[in-house]
Amino acid sequence: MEVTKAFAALSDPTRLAIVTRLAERGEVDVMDLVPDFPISQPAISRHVKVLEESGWVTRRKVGTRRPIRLAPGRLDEIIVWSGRLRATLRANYARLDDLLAEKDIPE
Amino acid sequence: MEVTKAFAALSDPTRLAIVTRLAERGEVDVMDLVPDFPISQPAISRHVKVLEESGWVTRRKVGTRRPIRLAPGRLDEIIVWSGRLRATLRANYARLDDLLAEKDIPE
DNA sequence: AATTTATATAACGATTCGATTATATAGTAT
DNA sequence: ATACTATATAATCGAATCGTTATATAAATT
Repeated sequence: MEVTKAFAALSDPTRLAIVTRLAERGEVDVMDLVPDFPISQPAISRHVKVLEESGWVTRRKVGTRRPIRLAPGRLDEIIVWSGRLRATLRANYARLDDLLAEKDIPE
Repeated sequence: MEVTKAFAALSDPTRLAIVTRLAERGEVDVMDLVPDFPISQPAISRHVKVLEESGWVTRRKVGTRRPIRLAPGRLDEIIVWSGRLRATLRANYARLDDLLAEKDIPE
């Protein structure tokens, strides 16, 4: 399954924060992120690489800087996935209620 | 950040599949899952525990069986999070386009 | 050419993860 | 009481993750 990789990339607070910041600011250099996190520059670079490899982020080259921005495909994927799951859940909700009414026993 | 835990729980293909199946079937016993995955019963039990601890799943007690079902809160959380992120992204999209038009240099 | 700046990579260690097998527990049925 | 069924827990192990410091690279500046 492919969406698991999108989720795995967001399972780290630093990476989630980077994604959030990119949505807010559009584009940032990797070094701009460093002072805002309590970890080293190589650690930030590694997180950015994970985000890039998982399809969350694209990188450009501008002189010696490497500005990154969100690639929207992953977000769309999650929105579609979660929307479908909720639709499925709702479609089966009445049936589930029947089951529970019939045999629910509290722990 | 709290949503990272919801994502972490779905970063494993087995757990994602369990969540999907729960949306489809409403409620299943832990042992019903076992034959459908190429891993052992204890491994399934562990995954279910992770899903429970991360708030994706609730468990009942019916005799010796432990039927589980989705707790919808986590899904709602992801839908809200992703919707907000997309809104933020769109709000900043025009500004991002300006930036790129001005200084975009392909790698 | 030498230095500085921005970033990436390498080597390492601690921790976490996901799997296994073996065993425990708690209901149910005999 | 005994045995069977459904599930959980424990011990262990190898792989992956996340951090660090040290070093490499590549473009910009002097």
